[in-house]
Amino acid sequence: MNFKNKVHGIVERIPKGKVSTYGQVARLAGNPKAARAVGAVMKNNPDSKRIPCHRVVSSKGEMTGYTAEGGVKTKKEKLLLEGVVFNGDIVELSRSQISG
DNA sequence: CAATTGACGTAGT
DNA sequence: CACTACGCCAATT
Repeated sequence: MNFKNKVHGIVERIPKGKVSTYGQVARLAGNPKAARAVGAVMKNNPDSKRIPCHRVVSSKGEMTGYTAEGGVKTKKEKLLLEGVVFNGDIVELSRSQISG
C-alpha cells in the first residue's frame, strides 16, 4: 500500500459537513510528518469525483492551494454549501474538524 | 539518479 | 497574533 493510496482512502472517509487537516490525514496515513506530501497527493488528485480534496485544509483551518477550478475561492464556497462552519475566511476546526 | 519544488507543521522571537 | 527559521515527505524536472 503506497502512501498516496492510503491518503486516497482516508480523504474519501471525510464525511460531508466536516473537514480534515493535512496533518490529520498524514497521521492516519501512517506518516505524521508527511502533511506536505498529502498536499502533493491532493494535487495529483486522480479522482476528483471520489476524493473530496476540498474537505482538506491546513492545521489552522486556513485554505491553501486547490489548483482545481475556481481555486481557494470555490473551495470555500463548496465547504460552505456542505455546511462547514466558517469564521471569516477560516474554518472552525473546533466545530468542523473530524474527531473534534 | 540528483536537485528542486510545494495544497504543511512546529518552535522561537 | 505576526513573522522567521527549520524539518519532513512525495512528486516533478
